[in-house]
Amino acid sequence: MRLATWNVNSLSVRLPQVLDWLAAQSASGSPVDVLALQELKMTDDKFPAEAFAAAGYCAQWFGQKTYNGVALLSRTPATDVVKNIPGFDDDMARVITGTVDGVRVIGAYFPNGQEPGSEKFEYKMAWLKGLRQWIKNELLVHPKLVLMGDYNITFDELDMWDPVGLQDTIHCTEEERYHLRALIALGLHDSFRLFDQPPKSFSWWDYRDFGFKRNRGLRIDHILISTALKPLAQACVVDKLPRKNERPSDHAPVVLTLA
DNA sequence: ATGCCTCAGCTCCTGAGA
Repeated sequence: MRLATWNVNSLSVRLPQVLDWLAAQSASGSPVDVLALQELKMTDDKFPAEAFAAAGYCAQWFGQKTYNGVALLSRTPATDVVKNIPGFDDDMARVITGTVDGVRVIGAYFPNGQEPGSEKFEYKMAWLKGLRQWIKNELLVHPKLVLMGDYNITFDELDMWDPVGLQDTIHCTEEERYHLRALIALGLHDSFRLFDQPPKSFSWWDYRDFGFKRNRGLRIDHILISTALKPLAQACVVDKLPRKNERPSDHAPVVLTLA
C-alpha cells in the first residue's frame, strides 16, 4: 500500500500535474493507493471528481472558496468520512478523514501561523491542541492510523535549509515543535526518519529567489504513522520531480510505502 | 527589505502563503 500527501496550491491549476503524477506512479508498477491533497482553493461544486474517477480514483473532498480545501483520493472507496476536527469549531476546511483498506487515513492542512505572536499563530496553537485531543481518541478506536499533510512545522534543524538564519521563525519555533512532539508522544512516528535520507531533504521551497534550484527549503509535509503500522513501513521519500514542472506547486509530494 | 513568486478574486491591486 502506498500513501502520499501533496499540497497542490490550487487544484484548478495543478489538476493536470496531479493526474500525470498518478499515472506515472501507476505506470512504474507502484500505483499510489491513497493521496491526500491540500490547498484545493475551490468550492465543492468545482471539484474535478469525474477526472479522478476516469483515472481510477474515488474521492472525498472538503472545499472552500479562495483558501484551504482538502481531499482524499483512493483506489478503493473511503468509509466513515469525517470533515475537520470533531470537537474543534473551525470555519476553515482543513481536515478530511476516511478509512481505506482498514487504515484510518487523516489528510490535514495545518494552519500556517504567519508570524509568532500573531492572531493567526494563536489560532494555529489552538488548532494543534484541538487536533491532538481528537487524535488521542481516534488512535484508541483505530490503531492503524496515518496522519499526513502539510503540517507547516519543521521537526528540527535537519528540516531547515538555514538552521541559524531561520531560528525561531514561523514553522521553526519551539512552541510549534512542542505540539508536533506532543503528537509523536501519542504513539505516532515520523515515517520519513525511519529511513536513511539524503542530507537537506525538504518538501517545500519558496517560489522566490530560485528557492528550489538553490535547495533553500523546509521539510514541513509529513506522514506520521501509528505504532501498529510502523513495522509495515518500507520506504518514505520526497518526490522532487513534480517540483521541476514548468508551473509547479511550491510543495513536492511525500510518499510512504507500507507492506 | 514594506522586496523577491504565485494564486484567487468584489482582478490591473491586495491578502495570504511559508
